Amino acid sequence: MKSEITRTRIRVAAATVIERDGAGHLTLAKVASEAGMSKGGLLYHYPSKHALLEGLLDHLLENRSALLNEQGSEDSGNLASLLNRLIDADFDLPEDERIMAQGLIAASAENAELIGPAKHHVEALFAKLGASKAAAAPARTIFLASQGLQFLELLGLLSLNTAERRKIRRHLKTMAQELGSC
Amino acid sequence: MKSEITRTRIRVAAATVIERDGAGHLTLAKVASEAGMSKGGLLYHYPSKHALLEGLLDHLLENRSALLNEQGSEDSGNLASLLNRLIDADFDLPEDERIMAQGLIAASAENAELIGPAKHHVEALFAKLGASKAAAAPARTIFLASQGLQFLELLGLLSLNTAERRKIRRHLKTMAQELGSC
DNA sequence: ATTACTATACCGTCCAGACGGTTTATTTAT
DNA sequence: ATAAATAAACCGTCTGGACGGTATAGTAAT
Repeated sequence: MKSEITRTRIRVAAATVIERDGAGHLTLAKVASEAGMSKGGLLYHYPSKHALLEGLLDHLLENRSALLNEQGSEDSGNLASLLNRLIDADFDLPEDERIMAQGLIAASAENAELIGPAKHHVEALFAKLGASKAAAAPARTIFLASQGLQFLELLGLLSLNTAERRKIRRHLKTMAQELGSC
Repeated sequence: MKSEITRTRIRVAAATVIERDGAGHLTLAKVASEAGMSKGGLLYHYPSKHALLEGLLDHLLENRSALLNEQGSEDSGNLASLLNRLIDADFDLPEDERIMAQGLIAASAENAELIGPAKHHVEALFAKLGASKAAAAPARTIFLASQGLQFLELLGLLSLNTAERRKIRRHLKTMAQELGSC
């Protein structure tokens, strides 16, 4: 029953290696060492590198899907509330998960088909945001901006201080609110 | 003087390999073969893999910077026109360059310091968009949305048909215009 | 004579995965 | 309660292959 704890440790270790050394330098030996474990032990839990990356992405997607489907039951069909949850999900990502998002890059570098599930998730989301014809473009824009910031930060192309970050977050939330009221 | 033509051929070949096999499977042998050239010939032009990636990014950045600094001389200080050019640069990227943008992923996977120049470019741009305090957040949002779409497409997380793509582009341009008039 | 290559062979390193063992719970039998 | 059996968790080593980079010798055009 200790397995899931250990697997989490392994995923965090993998993310740490990716962040430190780059997605192209992710090796099982490094992950094992970072997790304080032998390579054999690592392979016991994730029988291949492919499986490890799959595990990383599954975990990421699970968390995100959970955040989206958690409905306060009242306003769950509401577009504004969906956008709100999306923005929060992006901006409030805990440090561990944020680092782990680098797994996306690693997965994309390693094997394009690994991101299939994530693609499905994104496209479903995008479709949902386009459901209301009038609000489609602005809703999608808000989503894209939020994602854009995450990607720029992820790739190390932009680093903002908390104040600037908050300003953008506020603005996105305001836009979402205004959308709901029209 | 044939060198630059050949180097372009090599860069396109590298981008093709990245798109086909993933950034993590970019090897010098594959690039040479894709470019219809021997490995020795490739290394004659780019003496290392690092240099090749550097060349890819340099080329990308060069094009982007050119697009941004081309001022119609009249309205070049204008925020709306800057955003317009940014959006056009993102959406009108020719197929070659679009594929080549995958080099960003490869570079990030290979060596984080490779993206230093790109980071500088993005941050300078971001600062410029924040110059006018009142319009900072909306201007940055437009930029982020445009970038967000490019990244989602780049990673294969989203594929839009031209109509949907155009709708978003229109909306971003409208937002930029409205910004200019207030 | 220099530039721009081709072709081939080679070296050192790195790495994924396989394998065989060992220790640590957990369960079952007595 | 205790011993035996079993399964889960983990260790360390080995191997085969891939890859980056170097070296060498030669060709062709300018």
